[in-house]
Amino acid sequence: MPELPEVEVTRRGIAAPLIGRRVCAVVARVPRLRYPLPAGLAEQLVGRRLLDIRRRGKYLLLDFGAGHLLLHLGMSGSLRVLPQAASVAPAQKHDHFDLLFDGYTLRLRDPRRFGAVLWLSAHDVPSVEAHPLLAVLGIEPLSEAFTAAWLHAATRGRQAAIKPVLMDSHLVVGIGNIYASESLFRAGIDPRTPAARISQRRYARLVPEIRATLSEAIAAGGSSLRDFIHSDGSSGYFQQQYFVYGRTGEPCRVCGQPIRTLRQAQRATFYCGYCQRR
DNA sequence: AAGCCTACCTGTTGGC
DNA sequence: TGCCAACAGGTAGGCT
Repeated sequence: MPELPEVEVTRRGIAAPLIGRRVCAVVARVPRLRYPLPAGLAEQLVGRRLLDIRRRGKYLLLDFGAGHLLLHLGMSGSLRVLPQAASVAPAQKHDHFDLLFDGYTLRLRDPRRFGAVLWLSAHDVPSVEAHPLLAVLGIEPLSEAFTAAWLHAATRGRQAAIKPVLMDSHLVVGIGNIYASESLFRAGIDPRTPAARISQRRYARLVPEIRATLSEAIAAGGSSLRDFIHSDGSSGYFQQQYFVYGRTGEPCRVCGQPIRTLRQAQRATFYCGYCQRR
């Protein structure tokens, strides 16, 4: 589920109905996710108006003026907006956290509980970006600053394979296991190639493919934005047609050779041995 | 300092 | 059908 496109689609989906509304209650049903849930959150939030929702990497930042509520979806998290009436119904098993607004409820579900809910008080943290979790984040891949020249320079000295390097959020944010494999396929680069050995010319092919892969996924999710307001379980995630991800043994959509799998940094990598070269 | 490993959790899948 | 191991889209933190 949540790589950068899913988080961005989530941001847009919940922003439309919620921005400008005031919080009327906070419900936490578990003591912690990745981190302990903030204490005294209701005192901070009730009566405050949601001013804006921004995204940094895979983090969502809900701006309440007095501070930001930071949300991360981990590996299995999802957010939905329920009509207020539906929120009165009992929460499902993994619905851990609700933010009740006038008229709507924002509900966080996260079976594996790798997600995060943190309160970044404007008093303690004058600049959100200065928060330790955000300060270490790398470049935004959809920003203009993310260029072949930048990536080439940033990967000098990185002997590790390009695929796990692309997934390093301290370098570039938002590229998870799916879109790392997909982008490298589209750029024709073998995922095992040491990052430092890739020429700027080849990065000039990779960077636009990363952008296109992420942008197309956001566009695909955009068509399901309405699903974020729903009382049933259907969240706004979407089925995509992948070139290589999850297609071990199936024919490459370009050359017909079987897609191969390998493990890099304990994660599955999918690639075509013919279309992708070192 | 890069790069590897582990840990945090629960649900699903595939083999026997 | 049941049992068990392996695996799942993230990432901080600890170690070498």
